[in-house]
Amino acid sequence: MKELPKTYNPAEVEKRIYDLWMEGGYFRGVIDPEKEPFTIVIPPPNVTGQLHLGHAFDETLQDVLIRRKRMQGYAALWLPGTDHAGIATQIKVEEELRKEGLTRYDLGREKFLERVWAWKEKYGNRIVEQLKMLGSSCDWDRLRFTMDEGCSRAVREVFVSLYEKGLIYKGTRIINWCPKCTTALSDAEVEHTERPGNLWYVKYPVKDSDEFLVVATTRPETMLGDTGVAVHPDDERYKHLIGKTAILPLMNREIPIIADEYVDREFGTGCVKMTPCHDPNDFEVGQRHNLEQILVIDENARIINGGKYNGLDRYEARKQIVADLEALGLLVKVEPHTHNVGGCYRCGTTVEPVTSPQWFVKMEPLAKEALKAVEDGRIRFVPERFTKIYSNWLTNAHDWCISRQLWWGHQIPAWYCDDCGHITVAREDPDKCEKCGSANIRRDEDVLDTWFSSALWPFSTLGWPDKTPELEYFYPTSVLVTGYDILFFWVARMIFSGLEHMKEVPFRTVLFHGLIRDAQGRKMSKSLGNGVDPIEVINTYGADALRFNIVTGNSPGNDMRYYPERCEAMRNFANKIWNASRFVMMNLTVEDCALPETLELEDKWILSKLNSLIREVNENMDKFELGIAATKIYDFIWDSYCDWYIELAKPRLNSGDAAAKERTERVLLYVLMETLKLLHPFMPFITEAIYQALPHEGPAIMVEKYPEYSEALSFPKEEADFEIIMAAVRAVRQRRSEMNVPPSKRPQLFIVTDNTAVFEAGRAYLSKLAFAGELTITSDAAAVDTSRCVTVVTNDAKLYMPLAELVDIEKERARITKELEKARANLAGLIKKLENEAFVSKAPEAVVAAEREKAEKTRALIENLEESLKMLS
RNA sequence: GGGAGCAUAGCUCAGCUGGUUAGAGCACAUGCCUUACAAGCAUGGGGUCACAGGUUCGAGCCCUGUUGUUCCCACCA
Repeated sequence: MKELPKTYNPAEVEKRIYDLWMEGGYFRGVIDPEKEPFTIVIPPPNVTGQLHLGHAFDETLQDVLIRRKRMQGYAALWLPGTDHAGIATQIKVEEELRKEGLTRYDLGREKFLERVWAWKEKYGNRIVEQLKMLGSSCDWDRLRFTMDEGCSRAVREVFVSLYEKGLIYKGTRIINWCPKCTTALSDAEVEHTERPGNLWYVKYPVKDSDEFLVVATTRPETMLGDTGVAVHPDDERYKHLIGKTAILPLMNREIPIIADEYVDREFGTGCVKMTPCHDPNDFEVGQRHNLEQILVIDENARIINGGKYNGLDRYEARKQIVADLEALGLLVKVEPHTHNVGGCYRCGTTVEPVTSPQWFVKMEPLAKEALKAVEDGRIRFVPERFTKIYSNWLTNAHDWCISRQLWWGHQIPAWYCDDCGHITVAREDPDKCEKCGSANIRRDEDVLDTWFSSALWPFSTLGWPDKTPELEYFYPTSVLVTGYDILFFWVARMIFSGLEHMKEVPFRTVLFHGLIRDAQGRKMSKSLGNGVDPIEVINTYGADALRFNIVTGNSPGNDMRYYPERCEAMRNFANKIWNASRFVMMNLTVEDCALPETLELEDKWILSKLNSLIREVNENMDKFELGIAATKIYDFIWDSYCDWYIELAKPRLNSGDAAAKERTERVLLYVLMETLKLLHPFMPFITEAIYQALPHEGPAIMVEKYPEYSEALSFPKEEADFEIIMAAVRAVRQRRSEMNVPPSKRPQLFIVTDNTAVFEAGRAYLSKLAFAGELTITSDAAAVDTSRCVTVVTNDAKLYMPLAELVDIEKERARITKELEKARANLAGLIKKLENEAFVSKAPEAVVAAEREKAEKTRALIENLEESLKMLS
């Protein structure tokens, strides 16, 4: 027997246990034709990142799923990796450079990239080590990185093949530009926030006329790039001006007055200034009407092509332009106006819509397939409501801008010919133009959107574009677990990428979880300083407590708040298990986990409860209801096993009957062992630590067989019988508590019941748990002198305790009368229900039967109460 | 402008296909160091399931509307 410390110390256990798993090689996903594969690819955390609670959420759910499947005999593979996180990483390294007074341009591309790789080597492992502290059972031998050789090859292949199919093209379009990160962004990378602003009304004179057009604008500085004014074709106010020319103030440029249906007559003045280079709508209108394009804001958000305003920052220019217009008497009025402003999702800087030559993925054909896969159920979203959000987004998605003006990332495999202008896109680096053969070619400087490589993650990590055995066996993956916040960024793009390149969905099910917020419900963020470091939580409460906290107390897809108190409660739960196990070990003489041949009533009760638990947990987990499953295990361990079964075991262990003691040990051990296995996916460390200290056959609990429901261990009759004893115990305790009788006082207990057999079977427990002295069980009420007794009544028995000094007969009578009234009212309700023809004929049989049984029990209770009342008088 | 989520005990949340008297943790009250655990045990108090209608034998759950709240999407300048 091993001596365990009195409280569970996770810090001491976790490292040792994780090493044990690693040494055993249990995390390895091994191809086995005899087994069914179960695959999860990790949502790759940023290499530069540190573990936060969001990751902890993600990884815990995945670990729970994969550990259970592994135990169930699947060839389980959880494939880990990290993401190069283009902008985020580049910003970090640039910040570091800035401290040295340098910019990336000082270093040049090559040196800068060396620097980023060095950074990656230094910090990239940190997050991996943190994942291990959580207990993640990833196959670390297969650790991947979105910029490793294989993934890069996949990216190259995808780019070239999409280009060849015409699904990638280069074009000059309006894109979102971040002036701080100096790169283009995709639509998904822009976060819109509503901000107060103004609507400025500006007079544009009509050429050769005294008339004016008044335009309304939220961004006056863009007028420098105006190349037209648009009105609605049917707008009577302006019909006569269509085709004429306006004079653009400040720039004194002649611009056409055009008619386009896009204009809303109700908004503003019904006249819209057209800035094709800095507004997506104007761009489109401009294309229809062949308007000139003048770029007036540069990559740093300074004015160009704007005369005297050149070089000014966009907001400074706005101020001056408004002032100048006012001075010229061209500013009609200013109205407050709230509108949506787009910000860069990395740095928050207000993005500038600008026309720019960029690379795009043509979305329509890809989106069509991706929509179908979810609509026809080849991919299932949990919870289902995300299906709608997904469909909505994909249906309206514009082409995906994939080029980024960064250095850290996959450089675009396109070469421009200086001689003929042809673009060569190739799998191998070319040395000449594929069209004219000129050697005067330059590679595109830009890199791809980070999400372009993550989109390939489910197959690039398995070896694609090679036809590897891994790809063959483990693809499609089984479940993808991720936060709903990256549905568009990642999930949708993986789906269309998988369908396009693998001709098969990347995963069968997507399990979405919510965000973890702080105790006030706010998003955790650096600027608020309200972030919680999971590593600190692990150090304080243990990884198992954190995991259990995360899995319980929330439902799929919903956000949850983080409370240290909850972790504490879960730490207490771990301690409870620890101590229950200590108790079992202290009494243990047997060396295997086999059940005894003879089972007592209470043994059958706990085994039957366990069996139901196993069935329910498996059902819940199959439906991804992890929180419900975990809560049920919690309740079973704490209530059924600890508070009842262990207490019941004590008298048997101490009875002096060696055979009885051994039988008890066996049931204690068996139930504990099965429960630990059930719990293992949720609390891997403590369950493994205890397993290793108990008699066991396998090398580790993590490779034990996950419990399954067994008909042979279902004892509904005994379960119900034992509940009768429990009800009696509870009733006695309740009465004693009401009367403040200390546990040391052990009065006689008389039990009058028709069910003497059951009570006889529970004799020992009634004494112990109901603090009874001498115990008399009889079916003959007359045999008991109840005159000076406290009365306790249950459905199945009347119990009497001679506590004369505490008894006030009048009070007793009043109390029982009250109980009686309550029971009668109850019964009346039930009878009414049962006499309702509609209920009896329409409700399911089982429900009606349950109501009947309940009525029977209430009748019995009433009878018992009435008899007790009679005996008191 | 469109869409979604949430509203249940003092607090944070569960409540799976509608079926007893709606649960848990924390907090609270009372009594216990009962030889696994005071990070514990026993017992208890505490809920108009946001509001108003409807469907149903039966509604916290389904439908309609209202209010409050959070979020997502969207090119009205």
